Amino acid sequence: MPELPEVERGRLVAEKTAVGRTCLSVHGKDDSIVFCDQSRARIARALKNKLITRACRHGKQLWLEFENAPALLIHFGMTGSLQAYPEGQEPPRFSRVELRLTGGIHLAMPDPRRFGRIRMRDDPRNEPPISMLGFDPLHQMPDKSTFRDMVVARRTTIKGLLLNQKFCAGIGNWIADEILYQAGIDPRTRTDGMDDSSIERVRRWTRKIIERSVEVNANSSKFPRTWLFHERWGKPEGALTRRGEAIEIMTVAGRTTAWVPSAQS
DNA sequence: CTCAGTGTTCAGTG
DNA sequence: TCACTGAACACTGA
Repeated sequence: MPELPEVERGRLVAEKTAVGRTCLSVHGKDDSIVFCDQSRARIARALKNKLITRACRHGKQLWLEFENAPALLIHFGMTGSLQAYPEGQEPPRFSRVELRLTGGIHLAMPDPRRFGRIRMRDDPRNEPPISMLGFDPLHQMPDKSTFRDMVVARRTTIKGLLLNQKFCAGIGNWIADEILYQAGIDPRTRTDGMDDSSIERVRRWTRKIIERSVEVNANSSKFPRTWLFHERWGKPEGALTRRGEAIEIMTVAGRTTAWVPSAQS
């Protein structure tokens, strides 16, 4: 379930299970939607018998580097993930690609909905789609005044800005809602004209929520009890937060938005 | 059977 | 150019 923390979990899976091993073969159904740029066969040919040297991430983009170019670039879409399992075991349900590695390890990307994408890039950081992305909030959070300048230069809603991957790479729908709930800011607030203290609260909570969810390996049952996350899914309109505040649902920036009017202005 | 959905992109519009 | 809206994508599971 892929926002930055879930993708970072995928990166760690790859780092622990795949780095240092050689890719023996690449399997999966030919699928021009998932393999949107190069065919599965072409990827298989390019990666066969190459050593995996690094697992990297920027925002929601994940890639494996090999002893030489190209790299394998993976995006999880809405329902993708990465799983390792021993040789002899069936690939996970909805698996779209499987890498067979030395040492009897297989690495698969299950993705029921097929919004995920698998491509190759010679220099991933400096080519689209990654070159189009904004800063990664886990590693590149701007300082207070830079961040303020970036925010007020835009003319949109704060939620729309947080979701804009060209601004900040890795925030998705629930994280944007969580940031704005914790920061006490109405998701519809215009970015130009926001006061410095509100902007700084957004910056700090962005960092906090990203760090905290990465720390627990994106395991939502370990998120702090005070997070709106736990209340937003069952989401009968009128549900209450742990603090007894009424939660409302509206659409902002085209996305379902859970918020607490009494605590966000 | 219907419908929403942790994401992205594109066409059309202002 | 910037930004917004809505639709499309493909499919599961409630």
